[in-house]
Amino acid sequence: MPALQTGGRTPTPRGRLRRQRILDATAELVAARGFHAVGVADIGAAAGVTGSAIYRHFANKEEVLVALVERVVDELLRGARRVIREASRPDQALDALICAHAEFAVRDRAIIAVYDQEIHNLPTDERRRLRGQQRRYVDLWADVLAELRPATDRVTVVASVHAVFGLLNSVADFEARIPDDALTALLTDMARASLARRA
Amino acid sequence: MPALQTGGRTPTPRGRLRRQRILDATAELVAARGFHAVGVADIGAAAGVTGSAIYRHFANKEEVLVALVERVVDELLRGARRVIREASRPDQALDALICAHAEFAVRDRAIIAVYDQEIHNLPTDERRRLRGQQRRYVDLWADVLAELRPATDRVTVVASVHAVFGLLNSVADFEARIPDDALTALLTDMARASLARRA
DNA sequence: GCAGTATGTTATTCACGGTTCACTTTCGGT
DNA sequence: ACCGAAAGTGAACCGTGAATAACATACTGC
Repeated sequence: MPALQTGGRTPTPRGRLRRQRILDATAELVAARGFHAVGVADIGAAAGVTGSAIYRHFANKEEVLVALVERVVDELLRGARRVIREASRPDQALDALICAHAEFAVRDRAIIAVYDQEIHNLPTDERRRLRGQQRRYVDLWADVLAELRPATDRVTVVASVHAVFGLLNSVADFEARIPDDALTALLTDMARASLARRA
Repeated sequence: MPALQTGGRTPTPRGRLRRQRILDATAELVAARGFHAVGVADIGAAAGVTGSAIYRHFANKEEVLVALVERVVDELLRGARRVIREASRPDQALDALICAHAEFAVRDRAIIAVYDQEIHNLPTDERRRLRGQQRRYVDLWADVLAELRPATDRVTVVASVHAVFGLLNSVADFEARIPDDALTALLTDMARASLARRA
C-alpha cells in the first residue's frame, strides 16, 4: 500500500512541524511574489524539503493556499467571538474588534496579504466555503455596529465594515518604516475615527 | 515583411478600438477571476476576437496587464495634480483628493481591483516603474497632509495615506448592494474622518 | 530488532496555455 | 479598382511546472 497522502490529519510531530513550515514558507513567498509565481519547488526549498515532498502533507498546491486562508479567517473569527463575549457594551465590543483585527494584521502581514489577494486562486468550492466564513466575520462586526447606529440601514453598515477592513488590511501592501506598535496604534485610531458617529 | 506587432502606437481607428476593447475585457475578467485564471482565448473572446489576435495589439499577455495598470495610475496622478493645482488651501486640496479618488474607485471598480491585486504578475522592470509612479501619487497626498500636520513625522503621514487608499479601494472587493453615489459619499465621509485631526 | 507506516528523494510524465507561423480578409489611400 | 499594410484566424509548437511513480530512509510501537 503506497502510503497515499495523509490529507488532513498529520499524526506524527515531525509531520506537523513540516506542515507548519510549509504553510509559513508559502505565506512569505506568496505574499511577496504571488501564488503562481512560486512553484512547489520554491515552497519546498523554503521549508527545507523537496518540491514533491509537499504532496505528503497536502493533496495539491491549491490545498496549501486553502489551509493558509482558512487559518486567517479562523483566527479572525475566533478572536472576534471571544472579544464580543467579553465586552459588556457595544461600543466596547467595536473597539475591541478593531484592536484585535489591527494587531493580527500587523503581526501577520504576509498572511493577510495572501488572504485578500489570492482568493481567485482557490478551487471554486473551497472559495465559496471560505467566503461564507468571511461573511460570518463581517456579520459579527455589522451586528455590533448596527446596534450603535439603529438609524443606518444594513447595507450601509456592511459597506462601512468592508471599508474598515480595507483600511486595516492596508498594512499588507506597503513596507512601513514605522515600528509595529506605532503602526497598530495609528491604524486603530484611524479605524475608530472612520466609524465614529458624525455630528 | 510579415507585419510584426504594432507595439505601442496603433495607427488605425479600428485598431485603437479593438485595443481598448481588449483592455476593458481584461479588466473585467481579471477582476473577477484573476490574471492566471483567464487565458488569452478568454480575453480575445470577450473582446470579439481570437486569442492570437491579441498579439497584433500587445507584445504578450503581461503587456495587457501593464497597459491596464498604467492607465489607472496615470488617471489617478493626472486627477490629483489637477485637483491640487485648483485648490487654494491644503484642507481643500485634501478634500478634493479624497473625492477624486473615491469617485474614480467607485466608477472603475474592476480596474481598481486589478490595480491592487495583480502587481505580482507584472514583469519585474515594469513593476518597478509602476511602483515608482504609485509612489509619486502617494507623495502628492503625503505633501498635502504633511502641510496640515506639521508635527507628524513623514513615515506616519505616508502610512496614513496608504491606510486611506485601503479604505477607498475596498470597493473593489465586495459587491455593494448600495447605489454608487451613496457608496461614494460613505467612503468619502469615512476617509475624511479617518484623516481628521483628533482632539 | 523487526514490521510497518510516515516521510522524503529523484526521475518521469503530462497537460495546459502562451506564443508563433503561414495564410486570409479588411480597409484606407491614391 | 487596386496595392500594401493592418487586423484576424486556426493550427502547430513548445516550455513550464504540477502531479505521479518507484524507490530509499527514518521513526514508532511491539
